[in-house]
Amino acid sequence: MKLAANLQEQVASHLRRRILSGQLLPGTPLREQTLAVEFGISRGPIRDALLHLTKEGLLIARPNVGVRVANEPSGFKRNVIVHLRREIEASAISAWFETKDPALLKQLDDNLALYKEACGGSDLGQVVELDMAFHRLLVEGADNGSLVDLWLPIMLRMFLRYSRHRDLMESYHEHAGIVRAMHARHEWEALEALKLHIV
Amino acid sequence: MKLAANLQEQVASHLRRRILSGQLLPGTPLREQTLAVEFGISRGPIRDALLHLTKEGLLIARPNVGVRVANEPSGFKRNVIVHLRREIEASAISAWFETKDPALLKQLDDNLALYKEACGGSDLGQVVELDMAFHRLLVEGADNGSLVDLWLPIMLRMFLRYSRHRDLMESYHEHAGIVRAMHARHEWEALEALKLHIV
DNA sequence: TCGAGGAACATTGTTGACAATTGACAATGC
DNA sequence: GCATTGTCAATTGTCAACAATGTTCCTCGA
Repeated sequence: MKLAANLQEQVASHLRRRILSGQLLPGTPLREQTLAVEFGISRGPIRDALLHLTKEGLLIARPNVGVRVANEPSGFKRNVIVHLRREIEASAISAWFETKDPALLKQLDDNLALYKEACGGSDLGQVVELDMAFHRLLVEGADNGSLVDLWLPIMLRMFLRYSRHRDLMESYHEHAGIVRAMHARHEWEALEALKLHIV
Repeated sequence: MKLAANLQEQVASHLRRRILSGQLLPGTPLREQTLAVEFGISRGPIRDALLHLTKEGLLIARPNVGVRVANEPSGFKRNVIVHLRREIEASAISAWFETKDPALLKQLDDNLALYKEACGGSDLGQVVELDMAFHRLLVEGADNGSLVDLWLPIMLRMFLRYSRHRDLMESYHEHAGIVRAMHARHEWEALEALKLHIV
């Protein structure tokens, strides 16, 4: 996985995974002191991590009261999010077709293999992780990865309802379809597959 | 202005204004200890504020090294940002045309008056503040303001180059054009004016 | 001259203690 | 009975000291 040097990142990664995999349901409050004991560290890095996740949209904070896991976005908001993700990821794919760097294809192929396996298994956290990694690879490929920080909070908000509304194997085939179109150098087909995949 | 109860927010607001108004140029490093002395408080709230602004895209952080004011987005990234802002704000305006709540028009009119005045003056910080407030009103009007947290970081990244590339009075007239179309209940015209305004 | 090592410094990361705020509930007055 | 006020526990906000890390610059040897 990722080896974060500082505690703040470790805590944030851990909590992020627990939220996205559905282990922490919307509305669940997170107490700084409780988490500090749980992780065996002080409240400082916990605070930083919670602030991090709040800005990513996974938590909502009320001053002097605390944070809790954010609710799924409303239908209206989710619809906007879908369009934003499409815009970002489509731009990234179009940018890739300018260079057609084979390194990215290699990474996507590797991810696909792992993803297929994970979708068959039972570790939902792993599935989420790989799904996210797939799209992250796409976004990172464009313009030196400058879009990632823009894309991540949008992506995360959408994944708040990941666990409960997904046919995993179908999702895998959609990923595979995108990569196939990229291999075949069919830009329009790749963009169309992406658009149909993000809903 | 806004009266934040906690120091963290006060510091964040203050620094945000200084960055957006161009007093703090891209690349400028911000030291926790220096700011703590400057504000007369300890490093704790400063840390929180810097983390805040980092997640908003105004600062970039390197672990164990510190933060500095972010650079303007690349041409490629800026183009994506433009499309994202259009998507969000257009959605918000379309949502308003479902209800046509006159309260929003009143607020926009008030903002326009202040904005016109500020564009004539010399306080660039004030101009930025009011320009941002205008668009924030639009976004807040839709779906109980659920889009604001999505919109803000996108907006802020775009405003990193605000000070150096704007004809203020023209900007005012564009705002006025949008509001005029809303008063006249011409949705298409409002959306078109918005699209032309966000570039 | 140039690069490797390393000491000194500046800066961020972490910690535990204390202060301020909140929300719930009991006591009070009408 | 009902609103108001006081009190208390839980929680976040703030602080100052200490630890760990990164940077700078100097020395030393080839």
